[in-house]
Amino acid sequence: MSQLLEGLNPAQAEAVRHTEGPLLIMAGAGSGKTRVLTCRIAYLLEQGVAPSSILAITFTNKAALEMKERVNKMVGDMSRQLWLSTFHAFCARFLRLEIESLGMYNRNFVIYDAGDTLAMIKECLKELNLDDKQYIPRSMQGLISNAKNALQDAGEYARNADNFRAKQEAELYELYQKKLVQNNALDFDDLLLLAVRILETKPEVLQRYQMRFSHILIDEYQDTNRAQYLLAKHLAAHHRNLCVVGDADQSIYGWRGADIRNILDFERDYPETKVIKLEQNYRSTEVILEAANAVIANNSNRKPKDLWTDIAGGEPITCYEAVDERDEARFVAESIQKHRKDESLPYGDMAILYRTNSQSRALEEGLMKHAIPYVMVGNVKFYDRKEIKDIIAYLRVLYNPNSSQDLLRILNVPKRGIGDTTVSKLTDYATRSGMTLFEVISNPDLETGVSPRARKHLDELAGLLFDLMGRTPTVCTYDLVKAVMEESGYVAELQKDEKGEDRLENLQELLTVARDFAIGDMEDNLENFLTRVALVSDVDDAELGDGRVTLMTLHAAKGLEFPVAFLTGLEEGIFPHARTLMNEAEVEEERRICYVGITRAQKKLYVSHAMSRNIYGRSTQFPPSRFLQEMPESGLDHQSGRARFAAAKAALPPRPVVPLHRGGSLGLTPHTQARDSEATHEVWRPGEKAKHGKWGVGTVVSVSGSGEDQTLKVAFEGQGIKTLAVKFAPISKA
DNA sequence: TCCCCACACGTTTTT
DNA sequence: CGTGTGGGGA
Repeated sequence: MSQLLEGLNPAQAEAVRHTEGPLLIMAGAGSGKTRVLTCRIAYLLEQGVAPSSILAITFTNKAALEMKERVNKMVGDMSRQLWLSTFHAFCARFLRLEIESLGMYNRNFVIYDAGDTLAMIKECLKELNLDDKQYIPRSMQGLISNAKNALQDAGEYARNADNFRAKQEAELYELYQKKLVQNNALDFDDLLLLAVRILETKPEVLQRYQMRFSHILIDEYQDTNRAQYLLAKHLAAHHRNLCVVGDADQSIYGWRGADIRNILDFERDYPETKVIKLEQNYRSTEVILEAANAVIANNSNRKPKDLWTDIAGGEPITCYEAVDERDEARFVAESIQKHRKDESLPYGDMAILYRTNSQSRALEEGLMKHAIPYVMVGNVKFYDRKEIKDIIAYLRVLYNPNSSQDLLRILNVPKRGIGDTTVSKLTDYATRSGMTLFEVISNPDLETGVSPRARKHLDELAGLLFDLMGRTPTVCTYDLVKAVMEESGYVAELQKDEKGEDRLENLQELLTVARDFAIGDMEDNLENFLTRVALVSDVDDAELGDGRVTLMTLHAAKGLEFPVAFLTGLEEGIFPHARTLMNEAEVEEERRICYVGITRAQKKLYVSHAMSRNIYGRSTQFPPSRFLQEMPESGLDHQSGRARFAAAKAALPPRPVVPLHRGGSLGLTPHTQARDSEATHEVWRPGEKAKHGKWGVGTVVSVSGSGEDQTLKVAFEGQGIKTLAVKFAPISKA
């Protein structure tokens, strides 16, 4: 009898032992899912399955890494031969080996991220003379992404286009795709789409992989889209040992093409499926679980499931009615301090969750006022920073000179006298001749019409690139990245600029990433580095906990747990979000997001709503969220900020409430007020010190406007001059 | 090439 | 209110 099964509950043990045939594990929040998956992999290995025959897919790199580590602890180095990665990383690996069978790409393709492809879409719109007001680039990006996730190529999109607009969109899609191919580049969706296409059109490839992977595991199955669904289906078709794990109640990425039916209909796809439900929750108290169960029970399109726990009772859920978002933030901050003082709870054990990023501002200010250390996850992305993208662009050109998109980006970065005129001459020539941009710039004899001066600069650039390319196969990634930064003149340019400090630091950080990469289990070469950089987000290596309170959106919180969690902004129009209120299916997804939020809390949950909230500079009233009403009253402890507000208000002279003419565009017509609750404005003079909630103390440089509309220009040390409206900005005299 | 202003817009985003 | 963008001017 395997030791692996010790300590597992009967359902978990069964899920581990059931190794043959399709298996659906319906794993509720906190039911020990990761443990089951890792034990299952270890068990398979123990049963003699070769590690290279096991394919395990997760949705995040973080989950993949965690699972790798845990399996490694159980079985040792054998784990290194497992195919354990995200869908996208698996596809990238697969495509490096198999993409040339399509005859359209070579194996050294590069992967473009959302920013890269958005830029490309804008170019396409220009070339097609399409108005970017009517064909909004972001929407077009979403449209193409959705089409790809549904496995629709440009041709099929065109065939389905039955109106003018759809035909224009089809043309855009076609041009966009053409450009990707020319650049020998794939977008995220292509990784999945092309992998599926190869499996569907190359029987010999399909057979090889079908035979190879005898056991396939897929985590977070509720979030798979059509392409991912097909990928799993094709790969598993021979052995049929497909084990999927998921929780339909935690499906919150419907808007990204995730199809909840993939999990709901699994038994129909595989009639011999064994279904195992993991319903015992090891994370939260009974009070918290009852609230979660009660809320999710309001969704009609779901299979009934009830999480239970043997952690009876627990702290009641505190429901706070805040006056406004600042009051809410103050309440959260004070509660955090209380936990810290009374129970010596570390800051890292507490998290503040919200529906939309814009809510974070007030919360941050509240934390700062109380000197509470915090981390915000997923706001500014490391790999989205200009300087990082620039260096990556260099690296991608070295790896794949066909990537004109990248070459274009670095042509004059750092500035080297290659202006717009030169660039358009070069691209025109490339288009006319059918040559790649790289071929054009690296061939001085072509009649491109660029000035001799520019030509000289181009020769230097081409020389640099050839030189670096020559070294690429022999140097380690760290040295290559460093060489790019320095020899391109990039670092020198930043050093000249006194505002270049932060950027230089970020480049240093990129070097650290390159150095750490060499230590990892992938071979240290440019190909692997670029693939990794393209597919890894910085949420993955964000140090959570670590003595700081965590602030994040509910989406980012999925899969995490905290002893104490604050669920903020529970208002109709915020959460559920106003944009979903017209559509019952979308409200159900909001409810699942709420379910995810509630189940993050282990010991104590706070929920809060604000009676009034400043949105887009206007005070707006939203009623409490329906989700609050759906929580059982018996588990709630109500508190309110009204009393405090009334006391503050009594000190001020009364004034009438003046409704605005302009109605709400937010779906439920919130009532807006013209006046802020604090109408007494201080008189500011240049030279005075001002204290700001976010930027600290600064000096007033200039004052303009009068009364309510007075604005200040304030210089904050190290942060530049900010323009602030006295009426709204969180400032006071210091 | 940069800077300033007017104007529009404003969910979530594992890869 | 904030941010991003595009036009116009220096």
